[in-house]
Amino acid sequence: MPNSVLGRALTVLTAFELGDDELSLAELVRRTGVAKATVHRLVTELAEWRVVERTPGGGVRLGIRLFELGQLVPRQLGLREAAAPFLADLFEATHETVHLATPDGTEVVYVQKLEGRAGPRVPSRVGGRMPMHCTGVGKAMLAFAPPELVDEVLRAGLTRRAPRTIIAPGLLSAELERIHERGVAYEREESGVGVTCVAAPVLDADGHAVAALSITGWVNRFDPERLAPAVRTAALGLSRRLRHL
Amino acid sequence: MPNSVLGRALTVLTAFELGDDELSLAELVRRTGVAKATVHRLVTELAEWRVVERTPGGGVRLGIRLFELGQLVPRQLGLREAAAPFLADLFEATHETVHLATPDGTEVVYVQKLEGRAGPRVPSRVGGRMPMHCTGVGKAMLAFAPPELVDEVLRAGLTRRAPRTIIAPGLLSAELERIHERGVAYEREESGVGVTCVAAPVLDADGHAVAALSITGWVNRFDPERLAPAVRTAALGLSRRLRHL
DNA sequence: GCGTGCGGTCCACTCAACGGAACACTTCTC
DNA sequence: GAGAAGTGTTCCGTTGAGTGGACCGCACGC
Repeated sequence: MPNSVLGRALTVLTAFELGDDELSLAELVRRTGVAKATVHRLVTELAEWRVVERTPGGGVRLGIRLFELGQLVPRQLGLREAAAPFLADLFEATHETVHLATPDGTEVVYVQKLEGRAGPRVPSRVGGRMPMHCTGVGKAMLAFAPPELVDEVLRAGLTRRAPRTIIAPGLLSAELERIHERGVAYEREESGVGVTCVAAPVLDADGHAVAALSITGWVNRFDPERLAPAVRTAALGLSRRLRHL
Repeated sequence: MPNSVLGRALTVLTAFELGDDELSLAELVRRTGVAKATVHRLVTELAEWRVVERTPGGGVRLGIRLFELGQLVPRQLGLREAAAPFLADLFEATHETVHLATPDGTEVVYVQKLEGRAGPRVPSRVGGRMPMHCTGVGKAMLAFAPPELVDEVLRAGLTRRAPRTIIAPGLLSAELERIHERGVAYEREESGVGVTCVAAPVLDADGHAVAALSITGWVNRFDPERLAPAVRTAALGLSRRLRHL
């Protein structure tokens, strides 16, 4: 569709989705709508840069170079380095699943995840996205974001992810107000059945959320209120650390 | 230098190095040798894809989209998912720094790292590279790699990284033979002073190394031989898991 | 055998990309 | 405060990199 080389190349790269180990050249042509000869040429050049790799069977997969480049992205690198000890402490203390996420548009992007053995299998994934309104980290950041972002989220539509997802704009606004007061966000089966979570925002010097961290567990074996102080303390510590670094 | 759009774009992207939070347009021009108008145009289009981001001050930094794409790379995703419980167990049992790495050419690329609080600060980094011959994971994989790769490593030259780095080809060959017999590689102050490590290879069905994991600690407070069985067991478990998945 | 899909290659046309030049702006320096 | 030197941004005439329809050889399967 795009008529620039770069656009076509990025269309090819973004054609890969979670679970696509490798794609055939023909499949890439089908997904992107780019001419076969063009895809072939692009893939050949991308392979020289190791941005993609060719498999013995003639398939194409994303290359290790892309992973290396992605790890240099400052938005996640600085955050992850600063957050590591705080996340480790939270995990050590609870052995429940711990998340670190950063906002991007009306969604959150997970930057780090420490998975508890006994906890529920949540659909989050490092490098994965979720809407803000149905996750603990998302609501925590939204409550400390400029009002324009809240409008944008409402305009984008509150899609239902689970039976108890908040889809009424009024309810979300009230919830955000409560979160802003307490400094802690709870999520009770809003993104998945049986899963609950407590999250706290990481704020920059202007008081805007640049990240959030959370602890997730089974709704019947896990009391989010009990862990709220721990999460909030870690988030405050991380906020301070980011400001002084 | 390259006369293709894609080449120029990738030259710009790979101009970013560790520690470069953001680069000015002029700095990118200087580093890449690409014409200013061209860099400007490329950056503008890359920013539309969120592969790079423009900072308020006019600078350019790598974008969150690049991180997301990198997390989809199958060479690290499948490995990391399968290895997670094994790494967690090793860390839980020892609280020393644990590494997971995969081979790429004559180097290793770190895929996962759990950092022990009390351990030495090692220069490794998720998404970072190290030569094979001076690291525990590297030697472990090299000992179970096709002989052509060993030749290639020797041809690339055994660069000294620390006073005790193995730089004699004969010594390295003997060491690799010993590692192949035992199934475990030791590294004693070969990559950094005061740092020691024990590593074991993760093998595919053909017996070739597809990854390696290691535990690292201070040379005077840490007995690698004592932890060798643990690392080897975890590596064998991971090998089996990868084969049956 | 023939049909179908695959990866790979060719090549004449054409328009996307190039980059020198000029611009507006800030920040120094003399 | 004129000038120099740096920055990011825009313009536009030229041109060769990129395009994609067509074709090849191959491996399947009915």
